[in-house]
Amino acid sequence: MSYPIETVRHSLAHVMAAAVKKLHPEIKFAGGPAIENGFYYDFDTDYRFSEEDFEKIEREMRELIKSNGRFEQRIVSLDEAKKLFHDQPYKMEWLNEYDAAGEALSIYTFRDFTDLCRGPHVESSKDLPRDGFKIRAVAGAYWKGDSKNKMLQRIYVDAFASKDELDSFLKMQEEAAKRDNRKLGREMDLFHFEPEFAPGAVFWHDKGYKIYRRLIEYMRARQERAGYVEVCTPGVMDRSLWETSGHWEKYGAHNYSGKTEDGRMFCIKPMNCPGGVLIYRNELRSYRDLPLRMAEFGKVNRYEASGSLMGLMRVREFTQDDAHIFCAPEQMEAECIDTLKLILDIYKTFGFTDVKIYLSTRPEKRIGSDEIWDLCEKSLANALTAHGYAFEINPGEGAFYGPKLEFILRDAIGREWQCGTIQVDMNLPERFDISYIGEDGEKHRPVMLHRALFGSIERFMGILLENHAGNLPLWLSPEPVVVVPVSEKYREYAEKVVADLRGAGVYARADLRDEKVNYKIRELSMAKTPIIAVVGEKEQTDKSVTLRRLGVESQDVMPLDAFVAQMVDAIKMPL
RNA sequence: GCCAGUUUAGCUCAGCUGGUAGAGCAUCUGAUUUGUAAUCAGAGGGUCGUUGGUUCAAGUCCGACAACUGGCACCA
Repeated sequence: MSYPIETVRHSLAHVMAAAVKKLHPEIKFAGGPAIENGFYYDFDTDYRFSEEDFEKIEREMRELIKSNGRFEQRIVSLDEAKKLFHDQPYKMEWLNEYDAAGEALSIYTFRDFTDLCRGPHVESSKDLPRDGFKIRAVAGAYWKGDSKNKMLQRIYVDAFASKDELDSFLKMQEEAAKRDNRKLGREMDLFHFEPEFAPGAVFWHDKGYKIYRRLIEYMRARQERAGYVEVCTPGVMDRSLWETSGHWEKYGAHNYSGKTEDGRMFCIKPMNCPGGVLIYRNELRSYRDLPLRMAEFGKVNRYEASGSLMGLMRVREFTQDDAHIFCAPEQMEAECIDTLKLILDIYKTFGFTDVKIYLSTRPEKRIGSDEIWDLCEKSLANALTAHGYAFEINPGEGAFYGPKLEFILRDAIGREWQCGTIQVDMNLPERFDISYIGEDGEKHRPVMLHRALFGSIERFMGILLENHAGNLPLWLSPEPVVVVPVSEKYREYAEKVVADLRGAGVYARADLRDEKVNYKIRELSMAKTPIIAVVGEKEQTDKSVTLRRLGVESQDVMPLDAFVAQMVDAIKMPL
């Protein structure tokens, strides 16, 4: 009998729990669901699991599977359940909750291990693969996901229906690790980090910064076409600004701030919004000005928790492709839809078609009335459904000042990262008391939308690099062409080729080092150079170039003029 | 921030049970003038993350701190 893979994974989680119980009888069990690519189980014990335990646990699991144990379900009364789990505090907490919610208490027994569990499970462990799983890691995880609770030990396991599937998964993960943004950053000479001097901050090298600027240039062009204006606001402002905005209270500890000689408290901006609001507020606005779409490529600094930093994906200093849309309430939904379309269209030009969308709704700690939350959440949901976009609700994950849409992209190994976002803000307009004069001559409060498409240039570039394995499209490539003369006799011609390209606005350079062509080809290929133009006697005489494109073994010969013209076209932004 | 692991040359990594550091690539110098994924030879380069401790002796053992990696929490 074959079962859905989730059932297999979940059953394996019970097998692991049984195995761990055998090895550590005193252990307390929390819970162990199936997840993407496998499962985990959370345990609580003074014993510290480490990699050395993995093999032991796996061996024990195989033994248990071999024994063809059955998974027996029973529905029990609260009293019986309490008796069963009296020495299992985490299970006790669950069963009280289930009972309070009026749920039947279902238990499953496999060998010596009885778990409070809804199932479903396989019938017998003979339905489980003996070699389709492998323990991946042990990690800390808070009980019920709350950092106020005790940290448990979570054992992650990759699990598939067969060894072949597991092996191909592991192989894929291994391949994906080669596309890690940190690795590519080094290999392609794009950026580096200085953990000693600036943990979580990027040092952009020439080539990396070329990509970075290109991304901004592209976004700027798209925004101008979409009716945005662009502003630039100060990076350091008086702390009172953040107190007014309400961010100091909530995020004060994550800000960089300091006192100046005159005793004022300044703060390095952690977000751009108040700056934009001050520009809005600088003059009397009319309903005719709305919607006012105000973009800013703002560099922000946030003191992120040390454990959250991760290559380009999570940094402490980054540039947002931020914008604030000031609009009348009745314009809000249309603005959301336009922004949504813009985001997805731009993602498509970067090759991202599989974009997950979350609608994050009101959190517990929030400001604003429930009526306004209703309205804002509804407009976002309407914008999505009216245009047929699938999305998931992320309950309670909204910002304290309003609900938000999150646009999620995945990195090389499948982790999800929020990139784009659209957020409705009912806080700042109020706090900064901004208004516009309506048709009726009266003051009205505008609605403010925050939106970012890339989110952070840093993170977006990380995702982009990983998804393309460093092989960027020509228009984004920092060095689309490198010219390689076959010997020093052809340096002059190589430099002419470079001059022609640069003259036409195509960045190129010549590799004039005293090395063999083979050597240069290898090195340039590893640095992901898209096009290598080799020139020698023949090319010099014919005024041509011989081209080798990344990942393509065959070469083609082209007149230099035609090549330059082709490149001019190839590096154009896909607007 | 929390849990676990890691930290040796610019990069990738070796260094067994403690006896004062190695390789390949890169760099520099010389030779070579190269036709599509590594030309040959030589040289230089490390207070072994920082800091305490144990020891006659610490890269190696113990502690603290920092950074990084994988998770958890957080993510305006």
